[in-house]
Amino acid sequence: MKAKKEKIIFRSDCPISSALDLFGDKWSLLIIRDLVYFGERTFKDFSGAAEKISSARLSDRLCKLEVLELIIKSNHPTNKKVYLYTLTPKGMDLFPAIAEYVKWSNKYLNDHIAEPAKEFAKHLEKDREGTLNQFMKR
Amino acid sequence: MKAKKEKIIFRSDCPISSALDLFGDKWSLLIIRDLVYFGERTFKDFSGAAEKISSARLSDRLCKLEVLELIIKSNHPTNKKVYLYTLTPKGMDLFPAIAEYVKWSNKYLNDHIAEPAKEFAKHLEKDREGTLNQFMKR
DNA sequence: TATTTTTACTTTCAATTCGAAAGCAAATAT
DNA sequence: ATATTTGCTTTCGAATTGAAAGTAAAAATA
Repeated sequence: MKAKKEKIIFRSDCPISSALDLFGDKWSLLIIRDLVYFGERTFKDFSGAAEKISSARLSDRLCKLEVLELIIKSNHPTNKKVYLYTLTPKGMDLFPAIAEYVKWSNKYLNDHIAEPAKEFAKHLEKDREGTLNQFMKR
Repeated sequence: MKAKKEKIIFRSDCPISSALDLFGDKWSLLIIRDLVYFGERTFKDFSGAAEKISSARLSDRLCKLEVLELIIKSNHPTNKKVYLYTLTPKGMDLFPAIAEYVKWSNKYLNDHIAEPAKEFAKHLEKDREGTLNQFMKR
């Protein structure tokens, strides 16, 4: 509830700094990542990710991303206390940027990266357009 | 000097979270941005950017980026107290990710973005490969 | 040559942000 | 009817940040 009240202050009219002002923290893109990969997630699902975000931080980031209209929060069809988070097209459009991070890390952090991610990076290198479209169209 | 001692802790073996662990703050990519655009910069040059980074933060980030081998610090050819910062290929390879931020912001933050950046975004939309190569080859 | 200015930082410190842990209310499962 | 699960919120000490002032050495100026 606290996150909703804040307003974002842009440091300049640069598109890069402005993007960073919106989601240039250590967690936002990881939430987007999970949603790109899994389609929809619950609070508990996000909490279960390997990076171990704290519940306070997760709650805060979900609020912010919802206010930014990068994600949508909706009710679970049968369980009243579970919420489902999904991406908006605006949120999904961050995927190309995320994919570039994958490519960069695969090239320079290769021995530290999980095997499935390396596979994904290979697909991206071979056919960027096709690989992106495969996810984007969902 | 302080930044050099720290070692980076990766939260997971995910390429995206790992990239964010390295340069997922509000300033690092802006330093890279300036270097992509201008080729080389001095401490004072960076300080002059619109986002007004504090000197303590700038000093810290330059150290970190140098340790990560994303940038190189070298002497000015004639002025002994000025240093020149330039990109390594590893640093330059972050440009595609930055370019995706430009595209995203141009699409969703358009009325807030500076005119020259909009032009650049148009070029990227029309011919991504060519536009990237134009900068990368320098 | 002496003095002033410039540059690249470092230091200090108050404020913001953070993570870890505990707490909580409502819904669900038992 | 009771226990558990879920999605948060609260608390609090620690880490990070920005703003401002300070510094030392080199360079420009007088």
